This record gives sequence, structure tokens and C-alpha cells, in this order.
Amino acid sequence: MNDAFRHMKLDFRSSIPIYLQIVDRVERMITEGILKTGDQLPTVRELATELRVNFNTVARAYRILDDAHIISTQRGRGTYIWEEPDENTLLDLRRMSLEEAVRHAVDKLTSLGFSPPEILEAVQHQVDKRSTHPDVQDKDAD
Amino acid sequence: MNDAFRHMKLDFRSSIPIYLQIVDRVERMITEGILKTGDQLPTVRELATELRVNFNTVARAYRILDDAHIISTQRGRGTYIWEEPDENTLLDLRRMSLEEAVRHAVDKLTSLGFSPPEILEAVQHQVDKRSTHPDVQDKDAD
DNA sequence: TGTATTATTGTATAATTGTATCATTGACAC
DNA sequence: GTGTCAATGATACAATTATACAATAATACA
Repeated sequence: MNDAFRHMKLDFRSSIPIYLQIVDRVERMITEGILKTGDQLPTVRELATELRVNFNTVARAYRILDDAHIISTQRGRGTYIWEEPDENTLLDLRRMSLEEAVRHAVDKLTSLGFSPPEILEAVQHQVDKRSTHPDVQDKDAD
Repeated sequence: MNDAFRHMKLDFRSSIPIYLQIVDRVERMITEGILKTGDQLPTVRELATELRVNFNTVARAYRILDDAHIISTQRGRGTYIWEEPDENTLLDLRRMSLEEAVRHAVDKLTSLGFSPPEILEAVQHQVDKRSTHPDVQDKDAD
């Protein structure tokens, strides 16, 4: 299993359900270029053992990612990153101004106890990542 | 279920509400060392049956203990004595929650056609605003 | 090869867990 | 009386787990 999955920590106390936390982690690994097109994900049972949850919980996360065409799960075969990941199609989007959106996001984060400089740094980090890992399409990576 | 819970007698005539009595008993079991970090508590329904009260009453007690970070209730999994996460885990979780929130926000905005530098600049703007006028909450912006 | 057998994969469904919401009860002030 | 409010109960719900299952792959053997 990809080492990145080993370091995937979950917060069992969070009000965010575990299966959504898993969805999030996988999406992030794709965005960051850790997972590429065609890569195999851990089996539901492997990942479940690693995370100490029931494999159905992992299966539920995979199911969501599958519905969103981010991954492709095949009974008896395994789970793979979808051939043409297009994360932008996954998001239910609303129209809002940039200013407004940013203000809301920053509001939310400061209310969670993050300081503005901290937030700025995180955004900087995100933006950097996007210029370092632009649309990776490496089919023969395995 | 831990035997200690079996001997947990409640006073239904007391003016002290049942849920508070339960809170008290659990706290006592912890200070007495009967319950240790990570131990699983009876399910709300188990304990409710044992004490002959409605399971919502037990749930209410558990909720209070959960808010106080004495126990950790997890839907579908059960209830456990709180384990204080070590410093590193805390920092990890905090960092992850920030990263994920930022990633989602940036995802959303780029999918709306804003470029990363553009987003970064908007955030910079927001952050500046807050450090110059820390009290103002920009009431009329929506 | 071909095929039977076994192991491994994800899937479907029901049971178990805590949560949210509203209804009922009972004590108490007026 | 009756209005109010906290405590408790009833019910429906959501997340997770347990179990049995079906599809695919891997293996053994003729």
C-alpha cells in the first residue's frame, strides 16, 4: 500500500463522519499528485485495517469517489484512480464573487482558531502545490 | 459491560436529575481508577436497560461527559474514556483541518475560473484587512 | 489449455451505535 | 386553574459494524 495511506490519520471524535474524512484524504492525495491516473488504491480491507475501522466504512468512501468518477472500483479486482480525473466536475458549485468567497472562508477558519497569517501561509502552500503538480497524466507510473 | 455499572444504583426520588447522577457515577469511577483511558463504556441502550431508564437519558449524560472531554462518543462505534491525544497528533489534526478547508476553498474558486495567484491575492487582502482593523467584521458585505 | 477449487476483491443488507427532534410529564410560580 | 420549563420518553434517523454474498483472480491439476 502507498505509504501516504499509512500516515492517513483520522479523527474519530470529529463530527465529520469517517467515510467523508477518507473521501477528503483521497481527493487531496490526487490534488497533490501523490496518486496518479491508474494507480491502485489499497483494498477496502487493507485500508480499513490500517485505519482501524470496518471495511464497509472504507467501501462507503470508495463508493462516493466512484460515483464522482474519481476512482473506479471493480469487484474482485480492486480500486483504481479514474483514467481522467477532473476534480472540478465533482464539486457542486455555486456562483459567488471571489471577494465574498474568500471572506467566508477566512471567517470560518478564524472562527476555528486559525490566525490570518496561518491561513495565508496555508493558501500560499496550496497555490504552490498547484503550480508544482499541474494535471499529472502519467499513465505508466507503475 | 463492566460490572461496576451493574452496581450503579440510582435514586429516582432524588431531586438530582438522573442524567446528572449518571454523570457523577462515571466521573467517580474514573477518579477511583475503575475506568481507565480508552476503556469502552456500555452503550446507551445497554446502560439504559440496566438502570431502567430511557436510553436518551443515558445519552444526555454521555453528551455532557463528551462535551467535557471526559469521554468520547462515536456514532455507530460506541463510547470510550477520553484519550488525550499527544501533542504531535493534535498539531497534525489541526494542520490537516486547515489544509483541507483551504484546499476545498481553493478548489471551488479555481473551478469558478479564478487563478491561484488571483486567489492568493484576495486572501492577502482579507488578511491585511483583519490585521489593520481587527474588530471590524465587515457587516454589509453580504 | 481447460476447468475445478480456493482466495481475494467489492457489494448488499441487516443489526448496532449514538444523534436529533418532538411529545409527554410533573413540579412550581403566578 | 394554567403557564412555563426542565427532565424524561418515543420515534425517526445517520454512521458504523457484522455477516453473507457475488465477481474476479490465482492456483492446482488433468
